[in-house]
Amino acid sequence: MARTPPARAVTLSDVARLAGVSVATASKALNGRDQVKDTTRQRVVDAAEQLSFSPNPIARSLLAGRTGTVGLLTSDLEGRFVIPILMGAEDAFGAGQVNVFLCDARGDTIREQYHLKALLTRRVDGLIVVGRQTDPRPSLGHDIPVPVVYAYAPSDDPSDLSITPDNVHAGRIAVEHLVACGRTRIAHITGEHAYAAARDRAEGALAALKTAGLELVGDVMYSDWSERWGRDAAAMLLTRHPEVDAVLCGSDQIARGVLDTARDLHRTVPDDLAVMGFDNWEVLTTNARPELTSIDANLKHLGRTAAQRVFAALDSVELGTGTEYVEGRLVIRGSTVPRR
Amino acid sequence: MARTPPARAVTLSDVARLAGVSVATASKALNGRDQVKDTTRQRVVDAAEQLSFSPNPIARSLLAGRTGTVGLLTSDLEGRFVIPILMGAEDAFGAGQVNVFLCDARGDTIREQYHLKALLTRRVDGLIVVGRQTDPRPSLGHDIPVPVVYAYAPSDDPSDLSITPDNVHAGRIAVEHLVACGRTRIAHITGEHAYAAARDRAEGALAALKTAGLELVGDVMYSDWSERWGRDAAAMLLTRHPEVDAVLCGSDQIARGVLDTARDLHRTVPDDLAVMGFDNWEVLTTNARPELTSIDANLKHLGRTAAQRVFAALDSVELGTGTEYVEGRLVIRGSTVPRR
DNA sequence: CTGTTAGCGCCTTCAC
DNA sequence: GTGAAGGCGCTAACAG
Repeated sequence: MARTPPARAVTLSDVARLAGVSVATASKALNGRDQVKDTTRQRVVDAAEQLSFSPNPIARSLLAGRTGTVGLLTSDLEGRFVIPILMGAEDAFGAGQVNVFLCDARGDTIREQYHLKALLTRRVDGLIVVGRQTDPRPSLGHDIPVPVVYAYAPSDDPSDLSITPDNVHAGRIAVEHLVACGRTRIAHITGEHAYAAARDRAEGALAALKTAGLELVGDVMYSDWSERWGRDAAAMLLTRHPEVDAVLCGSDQIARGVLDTARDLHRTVPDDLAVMGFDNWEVLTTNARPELTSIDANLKHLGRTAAQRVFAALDSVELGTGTEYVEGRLVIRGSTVPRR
Repeated sequence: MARTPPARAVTLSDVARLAGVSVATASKALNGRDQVKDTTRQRVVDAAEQLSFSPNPIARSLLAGRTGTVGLLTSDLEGRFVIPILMGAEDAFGAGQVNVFLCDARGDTIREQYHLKALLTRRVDGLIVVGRQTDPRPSLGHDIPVPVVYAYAPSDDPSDLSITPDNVHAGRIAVEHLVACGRTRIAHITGEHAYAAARDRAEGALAALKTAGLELVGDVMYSDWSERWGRDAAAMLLTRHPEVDAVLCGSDQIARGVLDTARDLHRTVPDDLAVMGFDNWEVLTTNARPELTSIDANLKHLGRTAAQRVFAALDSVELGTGTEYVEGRLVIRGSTVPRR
């Protein structure tokens, strides 16, 4: 806090002058090149310290052709799935001296192209494309001169690298948990059939039921991802199939709706009826009555993984291809297991 | 899709060569300098088109000292207030050829300093600092060589420029709405007293009540921002003050809790009891029974405004000082006005 | 009007 | 070991 920094940014030649050497020597000294006498190096380092010099990355990248930046191209910042992924990625890159350009295409292909072009013009070293659904999305193609990783929404081109949640696995461990709790008459209320997430979770759930020698009560009930649908569907279900002892819900929102209806119909949760959701959206799960068991998709981890793949590819490690699946984890709360 | 782009990025000299002119002339032609013959300019433009040339912003900013980037320094990406602000800012900048570096300090001062330094090293042209509460936060100080705007959380230094929601106004229009609905026995259940947002909204609410010649039923009930508190507080309130005909809640979450308890106690909303919240968090408001009236803080607009201030300051317009307040707007739904 | 020269800040040969 | 020179891609100032 002693001195106010100079208006003009301090450059390498300022350091060199103060240390009484040439810029070339100063550069070598600061970059750890081993053709410089130790005492000289120390003089340069001290000078740099004193002027609180930090090399201009602009100049550096002009020469190196690398910018130390990556683009994060999201299709949608509204959705709650993108944010944790973004956090994970930002976190992973931040540790590695890489900074992240954020671009939000707001679900618009035109805007996506526009941002893509802007990012490439800025010479980002890599790209993460984050979608809002787990359904495959159009590939950006292969004439992009930097590594690209697709997160959450996989690319429809298998020669791209994509990282996406393993929803089949998620559905399976959900049912396994309910079965482990002693439930045998399990129903499934979920979101839009148009979403791969809904279909995949249902697939996993049905597979786990089969393994356990059980059958789903009624059909999988698809509609939308809302509390409202949860309420309505539960009313239908509990009227037609009062024997149900567990409802697996396609999202925490749906589960909240089911809990409301269960309460209206005087079914006690979890003793009489177990309820669980997906996504582990804490605002919804921890404030529910009782608190809601859910499957967390580990999205932060997904974002971090995507970042690491890009990061590795920067050091010319070959970027893989195909789709990598991230498994979710079970978070048990009072809606499936009685709490004391 | 005819030709694959060259591995090496095309440079201005490629264009110049193709057009048969010098780089300098090519530069002038493409930048609209008026010392170029029209036919020459056309030749250059055509050549650029043909090679799909886009100038290297790295080189350009090395020369200009401006990078066309700004830093978005958030204290927290978890919170639901930061995201809309971020969207607004990204949107406003995107239109102006400016790209945004996203840095998340995750509530940690050390990390904030680290990111700040990284952003300045990258020579961002401006900075937006987004906080997670409306309480004043420590200023980053004045030895930052670029314009800084504080969004949501204002700076504690009045000579900085801050943009923050007008929560007093929000509290006022909320009560005015309830009064306009014919309510006279209004209570207020809100979040932590430690939050300026809670105190400011209460202040505005009390002022509006006074103007209307009314008094609050009971005291302002402060605790935390959760549904759970909404449920518990409503139970207390409706037992001790059954005459209450409206509950103003400090957040949509609290309001959801109040709605639940009202239902448990067989109070009909809105006929018997009006309920409203703040924040207009759509997942909560539009799925409530009935849908929840709320005050929207216009955070996207806040973000956009912050971006515009920075943007203006880039063109050497003097950055203002002090705190600018953004007013919220009333969003009426079925929890205060009967729907037919 | 157009081309030559110089330089933004840095790093890497290549002489000395 | 060290320094001088050249160049990354671009633009501004000057000559022609």
